[in-house]
Amino acid sequence: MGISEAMLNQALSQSFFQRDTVLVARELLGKHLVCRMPEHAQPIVCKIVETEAYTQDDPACHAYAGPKGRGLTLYKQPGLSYVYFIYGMYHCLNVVTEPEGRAGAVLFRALEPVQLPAEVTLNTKGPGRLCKALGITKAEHNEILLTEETSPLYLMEGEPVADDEVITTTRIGISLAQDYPWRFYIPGNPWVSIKAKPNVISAKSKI
DNA sequence: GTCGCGATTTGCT
DNA sequence: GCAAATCGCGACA
Repeated sequence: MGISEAMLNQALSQSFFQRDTVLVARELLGKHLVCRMPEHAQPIVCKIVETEAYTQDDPACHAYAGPKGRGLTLYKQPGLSYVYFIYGMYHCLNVVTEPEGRAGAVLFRALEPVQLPAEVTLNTKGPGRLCKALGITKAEHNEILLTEETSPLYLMEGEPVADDEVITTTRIGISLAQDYPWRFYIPGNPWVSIKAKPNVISAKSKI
């Protein structure tokens, strides 16, 4: 089962992102990320299997200090990408949420490749690895609209994920606001990053 | 399997 | 100057 052209031409609208950040993070699970890479004729399609939410009032959020510096991007229009460079070697991909003027973002932590060119393999398990695999950089992919099919990177509908099929835990790799239950993932999916032992807040799924 | 550590740049103090 | 929304590797169990 491939991804049809009709599906590829239906990017998620700005209104999807112009909502509560935690809700958007949860609802992005199962959605598809489309990536047009210069070296491949066919677009690469990946399913989102793990996300984290970051909000304006969240000490761990880059926008916590206010609309200045790199956090300024998070106050801009919903649906915009936010790519930052970390640990001297990795990029992380986010999408801006909430109405313009209020900050919020969802970090993409893991993807499952669902449509790849032949003989291509990607390691999209982890926020740094997925950016490396898809060639996402701050220079080329920061502050681009993920709501436009013409973008090198955009979001579209995917496979619905029921509320009771989602695991909620604390976030990975941060020292501030460690107790916020704002990480979401699809249980049992082999592409979910494991690392550390997050505090599982809810796991209604029948594994 | 888990644990600890170092790499290497950016941006804010 | 230093901590960071990470990862790969080697040691050990």
